Amino acid sequence: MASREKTEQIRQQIIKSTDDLLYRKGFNLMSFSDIAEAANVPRGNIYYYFKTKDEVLAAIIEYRIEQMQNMLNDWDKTIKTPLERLKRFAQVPLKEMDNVTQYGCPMGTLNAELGKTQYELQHIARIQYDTFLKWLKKQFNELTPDKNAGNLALHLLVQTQGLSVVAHSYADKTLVRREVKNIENWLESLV
Amino acid sequence: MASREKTEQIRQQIIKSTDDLLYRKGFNLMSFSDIAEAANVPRGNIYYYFKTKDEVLAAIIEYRIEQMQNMLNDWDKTIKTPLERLKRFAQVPLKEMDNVTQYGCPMGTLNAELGKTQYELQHIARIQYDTFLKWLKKQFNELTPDKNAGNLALHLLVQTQGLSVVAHSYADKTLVRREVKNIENWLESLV
DNA sequence: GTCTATATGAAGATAGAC
DNA sequence: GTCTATCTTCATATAGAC
Repeated sequence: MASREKTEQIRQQIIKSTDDLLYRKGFNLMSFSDIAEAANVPRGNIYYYFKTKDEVLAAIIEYRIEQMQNMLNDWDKTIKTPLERLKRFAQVPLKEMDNVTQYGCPMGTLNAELGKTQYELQHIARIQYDTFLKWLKKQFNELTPDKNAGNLALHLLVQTQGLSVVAHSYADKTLVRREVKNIENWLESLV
Repeated sequence: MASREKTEQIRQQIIKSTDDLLYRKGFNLMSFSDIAEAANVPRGNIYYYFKTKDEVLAAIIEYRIEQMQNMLNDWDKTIKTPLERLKRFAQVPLKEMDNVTQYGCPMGTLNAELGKTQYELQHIARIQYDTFLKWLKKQFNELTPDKNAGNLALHLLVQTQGLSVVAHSYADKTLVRREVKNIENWLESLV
């Protein structure tokens, strides 16, 4: 039982360090050697914890969604109005500016990569979007009950994804600031 | 001389068929075997026309930009007002809906893929954006000379890239229609 | 110029010693 | 459970016959 705990602990360690690796290299360029090195675990050992690379991805997505849920719960608790909560979401690219300009959006780049030929994996990666969209929809419903909250949520996602792609392509931090400000103005205009 | 022409002809044939392949598979999953098969040229022969995969990419980008320039010149000639020209640009994802929902935006997905670790290649791929942005800026300058045309051009690019990413992730054609309409409304509101 | 055969390396994955 | 050695496959790339 103690050993099962240890197994789970190492598994979590692999997931955590590989999460960042996946973000920085993308799925197809991320090798098992990379994973082993990042997690500081002997190469062959990874296969004891994950049978395939696909399983590693699934575990990372699960981990990411858990983190996201914690963050969203925290926002629900600490941020009082739906408008401020939506603004907080829009500010993610701003707070993650260095990463976004260097590696793009972790969700968007992964979905774009997997969406071309690796459909099953993309469907797993997409759950990250689902999680945000569900929460955004709830916020928009509170903000403007008469408008279509689902479409507003998607539109907000479109904006953040678009700015991430272009900011990443040009490593342009000014663009992030300008576009986030623009989103905030749009959100305020809805009330 | 006739043989040099023939060489150039086959080279063009490889570029043209590989252009589509690059779009559908992405750069890193596109192999020389794929290229040879798509171009209907024996596998080893590709190396006679292109020394490396990077060279193939550079040639495809050059080809794409040539095509883009022709298209933009055509729009300049046949579409009379800057507003209509800008709308025409915004409608590209609409006219390419099947492709966009299945493979994403050809420019955006390539930049996102290469931007993580393949900087030099991404700088080449980015020229596609540059070409559009230059043209868009000109149109915005005509449309609203008092506003910052460069920022408006980038904002329009952000919108189209964002809708492409999300539409691709969800294979959602309704989203394309709705977001393109939204962009058109925004463009009209500028005048 | 055209094509086949092959070199070389790295990937994902497995077998089996400890 | 841990780790090494290795299998297999497929990638880029090249050598050299025709």
